[in-house]
Amino acid sequence: MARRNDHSRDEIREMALAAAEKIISEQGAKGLSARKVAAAIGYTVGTLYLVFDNLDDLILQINAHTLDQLHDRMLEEQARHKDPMERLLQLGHTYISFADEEPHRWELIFEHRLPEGQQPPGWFREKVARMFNLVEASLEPLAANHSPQEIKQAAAALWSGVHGICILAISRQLDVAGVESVQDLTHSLMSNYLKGFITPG
Amino acid sequence: MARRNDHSRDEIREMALAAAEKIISEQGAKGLSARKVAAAIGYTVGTLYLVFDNLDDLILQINAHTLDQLHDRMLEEQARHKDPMERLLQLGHTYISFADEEPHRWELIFEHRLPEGQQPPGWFREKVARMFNLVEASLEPLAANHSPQEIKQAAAALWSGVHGICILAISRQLDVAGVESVQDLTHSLMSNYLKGFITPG
DNA sequence: TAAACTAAATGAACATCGTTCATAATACCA
DNA sequence: TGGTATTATGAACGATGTTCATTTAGTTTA
Repeated sequence: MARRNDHSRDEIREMALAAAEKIISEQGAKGLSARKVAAAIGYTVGTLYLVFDNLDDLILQINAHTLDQLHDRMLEEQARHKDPMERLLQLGHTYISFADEEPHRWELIFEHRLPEGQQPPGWFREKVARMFNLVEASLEPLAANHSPQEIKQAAAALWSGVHGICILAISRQLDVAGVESVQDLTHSLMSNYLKGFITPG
Repeated sequence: MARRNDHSRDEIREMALAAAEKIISEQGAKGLSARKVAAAIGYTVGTLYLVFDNLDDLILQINAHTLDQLHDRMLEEQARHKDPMERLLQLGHTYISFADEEPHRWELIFEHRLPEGQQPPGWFREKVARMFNLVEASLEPLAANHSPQEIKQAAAALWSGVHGICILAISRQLDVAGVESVQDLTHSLMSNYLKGFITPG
């Protein structure tokens, strides 16, 4: 069987991405294989390589999609709050919630390593930057007395902090620290940092 | 060739761990394979399985060794400072420095995932807990007005934060945030959080 | 010393992996 | 209807983790 013309290249691409995301969600990165994805969409391995450069490329595109979803969700939640401080805290909670709901897909974004020396493409880095800018923009109205440079650093610190909580929570390493509520911990991190950052002196 | 008696089981174990650590340091987790380790110590694959349950077991023992080294280094640096605040900040910087010097081995500790449902053994979790306790103990003299529970949470927040900076720095994702000095960022995170945490009201 | 026993190390075997590409099969066009 | 262009295949390659019957050599016994 060849030359079926059942689906366009783009359709196959979408089907493969959807199937791969399902596998990742359910079994994690280790469960993914080219043959499994191919079987799930009713094609063979070779076909996948007509649509993706290789598995790294496939994973990069899954990650792009996940980043888009996370960003959309953050925007939605942002619209729900007017108070600047609440908006910022909400960003952290949304980040945590998303990671909690989709641990495998969220992990894949930061776990996946390209071959030695290879960098993620520009469009991918922009998606990460776009998310970071959301934090920066939310922080601005709270830190009128700080320089743009200081605000950038504070935003980076906040993002890093929340990110670290996510990682340790997912790998269940916060258990040993006696943490019972990840959301409480996130709130503590952000509010105390902001208190210290905003308070003069 | 069989029954050489060149080395004891323990010697083979140590040789294999050393060889595996070298591979990890140089090529990262992806570069590791049972056959490579075996070849490096002059034995064959089968022999490795007389000494380790499987590759997960090997990696777990590498991680244990890395955690020991990190803990030792933290203790050393702790002894260098008397001022409580300086001691705490030093812990963060040591954590970052170690991750910077041994990125692949440091990453492996938190990247490595056991098969679905399987937990790391107790002795491993204790090594993580021991490191966390160092943070908690250093924080205590600075937070006399807080409950033990609050101190525990603050220690978890600080550790998570520094950990997040490490991860994002290693995966070069802080570049998009315009961070030029990781150590400065760490200092900002810790000192501002502590300021907010300690300051009454 | 020779034979028997025991422990150590091997390496072929199996299933799976990512990736490639000559080949086959179909759709399209003249 | 015949020829051409495109699409999908699946066998093949080298590498992976893991197992285990077999071989080898040290140790003990007769």
